[in-house]
Amino acid sequence: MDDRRGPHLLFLTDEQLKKGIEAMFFAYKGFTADPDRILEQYGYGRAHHRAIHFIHRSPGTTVNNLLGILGVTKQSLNRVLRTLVEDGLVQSRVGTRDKRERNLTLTERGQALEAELSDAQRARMRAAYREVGPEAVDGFRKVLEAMMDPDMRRHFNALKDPE
Amino acid sequence: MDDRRGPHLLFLTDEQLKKGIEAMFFAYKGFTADPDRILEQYGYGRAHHRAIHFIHRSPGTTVNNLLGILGVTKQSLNRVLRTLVEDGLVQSRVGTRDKRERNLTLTERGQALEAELSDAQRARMRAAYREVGPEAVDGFRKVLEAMMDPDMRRHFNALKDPE
DNA sequence: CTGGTAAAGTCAACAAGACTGACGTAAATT
DNA sequence: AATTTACGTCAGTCTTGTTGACTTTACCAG
Repeated sequence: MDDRRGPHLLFLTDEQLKKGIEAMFFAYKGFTADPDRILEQYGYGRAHHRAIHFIHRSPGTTVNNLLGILGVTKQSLNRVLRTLVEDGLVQSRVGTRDKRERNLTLTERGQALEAELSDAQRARMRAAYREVGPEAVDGFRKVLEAMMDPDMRRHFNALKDPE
Repeated sequence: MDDRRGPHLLFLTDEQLKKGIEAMFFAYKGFTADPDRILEQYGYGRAHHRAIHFIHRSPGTTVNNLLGILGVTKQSLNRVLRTLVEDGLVQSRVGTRDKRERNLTLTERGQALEAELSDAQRARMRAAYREVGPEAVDGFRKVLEAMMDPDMRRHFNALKDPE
């Protein structure tokens, strides 16, 4: 890591930015690898995982909210949601305040699958975190948040914080 | 699996791991957003971007090597590669050492598109890096690398390092 | 030099998961 | 009462991944 332009810009060379881009690509593959293997056994895909994850994180959420978080069309989400409801992993109840809305929650079976997927994914994260230490983890989270689009960051921050 | 086991493991609570998972999801959306917009104008997709990126990074690389990096089937890669060659963005020449191999390089037009995509993606990375500072960036890279599958880390490390 | 292996390309069929556009229903809002 | 919103659905398309089978060409080892 030598630098000819002064210590402040050390980390901003194009080459280093490209390595960051590649790291993101390879890491995301690893990030999804474990859940993907589990999902395959149930005949589900990543789209199901995402729905399950965010319903778990925001129990009682509406379809519209989920659409905003996931950034897909309602037709796309509906296909996934329908199979999850049919298979008894997600419950869709008419909204209490607003009867046009549907409040989505995981059933027991849904929670079981969520736990299985989450355990696997967290295990990899935990291992990575252990390997690199807490300061690295802090930096990791900071960069990721800075990379988000503003409206995605809004959704991210709206999710329940640790503690 | 809740962690109240002392200050060293504070960063390993399930809730914090989940926030990390979500950060990864939202950040990856941002990460691909800018290139996706550009690619759309050319009638290409993310698969084309990946091929272009890694051919640029390893000029003269073989199809097999690219298959290893991308982790897809040759039929899947071939479809993408074929259109790129037909469109005159990629050149495929018979290998010199081994004539069974094809050495892939970007044409001038290919390099132009690569630059356009890379500029956009680097701009976002650079902005994020600026925002959070060099120590955070270092942590970011460390965590990403620790999250990769071993064989992907092998490919990652085989890529030319920034000085 | 011959038989086996390897690299690449191709055809065909299929599936997940995204998209658009159009339409319907029920409930809330104006 | 009219309009908008939330949700659901039908139908069709596209990208990108998959399997499986087959060919051509080239390298390599016996």
